Amino acid sequence: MRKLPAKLASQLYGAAELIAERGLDGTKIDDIAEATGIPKATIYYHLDGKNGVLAFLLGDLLDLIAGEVGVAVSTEEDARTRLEAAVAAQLGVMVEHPFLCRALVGDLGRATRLPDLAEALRSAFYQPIEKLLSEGVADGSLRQVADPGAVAMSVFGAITVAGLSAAVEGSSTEASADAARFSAAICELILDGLATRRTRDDHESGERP
Amino acid sequence: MRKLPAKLASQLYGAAELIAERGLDGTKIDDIAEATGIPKATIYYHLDGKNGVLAFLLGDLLDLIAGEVGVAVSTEEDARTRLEAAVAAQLGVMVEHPFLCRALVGDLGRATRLPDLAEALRSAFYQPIEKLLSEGVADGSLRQVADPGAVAMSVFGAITVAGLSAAVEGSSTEASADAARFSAAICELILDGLATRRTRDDHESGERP
Amino acid sequence: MRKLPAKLASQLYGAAELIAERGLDGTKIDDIAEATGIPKATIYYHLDGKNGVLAFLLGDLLDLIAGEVGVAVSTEEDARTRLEAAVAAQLGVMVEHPFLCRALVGDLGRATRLPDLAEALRSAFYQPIEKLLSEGVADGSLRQVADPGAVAMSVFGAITVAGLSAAVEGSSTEASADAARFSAAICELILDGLATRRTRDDHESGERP
Amino acid sequence: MRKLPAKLASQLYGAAELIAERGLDGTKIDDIAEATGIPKATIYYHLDGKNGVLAFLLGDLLDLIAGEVGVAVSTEEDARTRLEAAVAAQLGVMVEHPFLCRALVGDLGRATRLPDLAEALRSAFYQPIEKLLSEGVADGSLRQVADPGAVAMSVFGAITVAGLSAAVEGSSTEASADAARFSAAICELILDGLATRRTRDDHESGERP
DNA sequence: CATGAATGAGCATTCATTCAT
DNA sequence: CATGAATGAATGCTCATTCAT
Repeated sequence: MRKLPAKLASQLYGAAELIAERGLDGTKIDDIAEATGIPKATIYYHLDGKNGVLAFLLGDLLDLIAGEVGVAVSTEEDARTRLEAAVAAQLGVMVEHPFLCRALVGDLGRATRLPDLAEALRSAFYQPIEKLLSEGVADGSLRQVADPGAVAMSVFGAITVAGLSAAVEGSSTEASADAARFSAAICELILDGLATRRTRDDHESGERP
Repeated sequence: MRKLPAKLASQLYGAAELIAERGLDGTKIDDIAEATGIPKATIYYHLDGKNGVLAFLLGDLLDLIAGEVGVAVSTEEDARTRLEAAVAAQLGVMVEHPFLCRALVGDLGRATRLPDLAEALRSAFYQPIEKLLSEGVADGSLRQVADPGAVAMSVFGAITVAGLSAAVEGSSTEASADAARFSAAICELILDGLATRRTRDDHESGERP
Repeated sequence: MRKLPAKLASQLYGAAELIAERGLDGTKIDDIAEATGIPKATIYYHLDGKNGVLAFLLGDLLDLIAGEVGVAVSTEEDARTRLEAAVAAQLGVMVEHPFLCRALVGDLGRATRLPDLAEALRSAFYQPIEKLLSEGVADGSLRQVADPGAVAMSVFGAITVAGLSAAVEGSSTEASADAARFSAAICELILDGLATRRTRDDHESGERP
Repeated sequence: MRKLPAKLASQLYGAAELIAERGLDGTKIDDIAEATGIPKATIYYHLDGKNGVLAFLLGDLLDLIAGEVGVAVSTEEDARTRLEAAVAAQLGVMVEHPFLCRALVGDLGRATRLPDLAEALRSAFYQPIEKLLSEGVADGSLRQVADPGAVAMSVFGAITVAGLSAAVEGSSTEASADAARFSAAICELILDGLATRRTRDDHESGERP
């Protein structure tokens, strides 16, 4: 379980698609070995078994997301703007690594059972959002909501599922465009909502002019 | 693959928790047999192997959701109101069948690979939302958005992930209260958005000089 | 294990081809049920399991052979002539029931392990030949050989293998012609031998003048 | 399906008796593993399942026979003499490997269904004989017969069945003596025939008035 | 360090057979 | 009598993992 050589690491990504398609349980170590060109025993030498492969791949992805999102979140802007940036960042990474994302979600059940991963997952995806929501309330850029936890979870869901969908269907050539489009759609949803404005304020009276 | 007797069907639900906790791959047929009291060979006589068990359980759940949501969506109200009802309906079912839901999501990757299920999933979860969004635009109760498909996917994500979270954590004794709380939070999010109203209006004008 | 109705018996022959092709072990009771149209449980009601099916089919074949050969052997002719008749009789039955024959031989190993069958086999195929050989010596129509047992076994082999080959390849439309041709060939071989006559007499002295 | 190490190969022969006695279907992989001392999984690592074991064992036997017969057939003698040598060679191998032979014949049906084996069987057993018969006609040492194919098949049957019988019953201590005795008996049969000479000559003229 | 070879432990699936109706 | 339904018992095969070189 030492730090694996860069070359192997890069080869290992060849397994992501396999795992995305078949799930980790449906992917045999032999398959991974064949797909990556790394001899089975060598994988064992460097990584801790099959779970190790998943952990490596996902750990990497999570680091990436955590990093990008972390940057997006650490600016001086107000929370709302940073939330937009965070959404864009997360989607950007997901769209750029579609196989890893699908592997992550496909084996989310298992991932949840790997303790380290569960925590990393939480801190990469969920916590930044939760934090932004509360900061937004503080700096006045976001509304106070009745149940912040539930809302944060929903926002997380909106981003993740949309990102996943983009990852599954997205043409790899237009990754960044896809990400931008989805990002805009999500921000529109979670910031402005779907209700027609006046109607919402006074459901009976009428639209804005 | 005949229609299994009601008694067996009910026994089979005893396997949902198992699958939810360990995933389908982590659940041995023997475990299922033991947990349900149905002899292994009898499971095979009625269902098509392990996948068959999952397919049966989830098929059932999806039918349930499709039904409840279908009812919620078929009223005479405006689309926005029906959307609220649909959210509540979906969350209601999810919270009431936490194990099935977790099993569904935990093995979502695999479920996706079972063709029938993939379609049922789509039509139970995603399509009603998509339809409501466009009907809302038509009846003026919901805003027109730039990318309806992406938004529908996000809404779907918001509901599902929140529902799942509720299903995982929710105390089974307060199921309906949980569902109501989550339902309200999600509706608040997807209808009104998170942006502070004034702030949002000013947002373009006032910020970065 | 009662005497099964004629109708079932005749249906049961539909299984012979199956068994011939796949062997008894390779043939599932369900296959037999499907091929014959007899419900699985009904087979069990009338016959004693899978072995029972084989026993029934082969028992029948063996009776047939024993009968035909018995008739051929019981004439007033000299032993040599009766041997020819026996060969023809055995081949005739084999060629007329190719599937049963192949089933018999294909599962000869197993058949040998069914005690009754082994004896029936021996008395249908081998013993008549052995008897004829010794009678031939007595009535002067056949030569005395050094090792009668070994010779009888060889004759049995010659007939059986040739018959089997005929059964496998033979066009079902020309069954009797095939049988006659093979019968003639075998008789030519076992009666006259292959050696050129003169040459044999004086193998040392020189080839044909 | 790699080339298995000599040690394993030799151990594997320990399975021949098992298979001879019970048939391949009646022999569990575990039995083979226990009898040979080779772990089950190791058998699978080197061979292609149960059929692979049979194929290996029989392939070996057939090579052996093909080799010995090949040598016997390749001398400068006339065809009749070489036929005698071939018979002796084939019987010699069969008697020396009684278990393999019984396994071969017991699972002949199955063997026939393994394509490679079927061909090897044909070329080891049948073809040399067929060839000798035609060469014998050419060099004058064997008679021309009406149906050479049928005769070759019968000769093949005579040798094989007798050999099998010898293999089954033969005391392993007198293997070569047995082989010689059977060999002589078979040659006597197939070369000189069973008909009494004079009688045969008279047969046409004198019999049934 | 890297890896080909070997294997222990596991398990889904099959199928002959039984039995209640 | 006949049979659809149910199941106990058996087993072939897989695969993650180890280890000697």
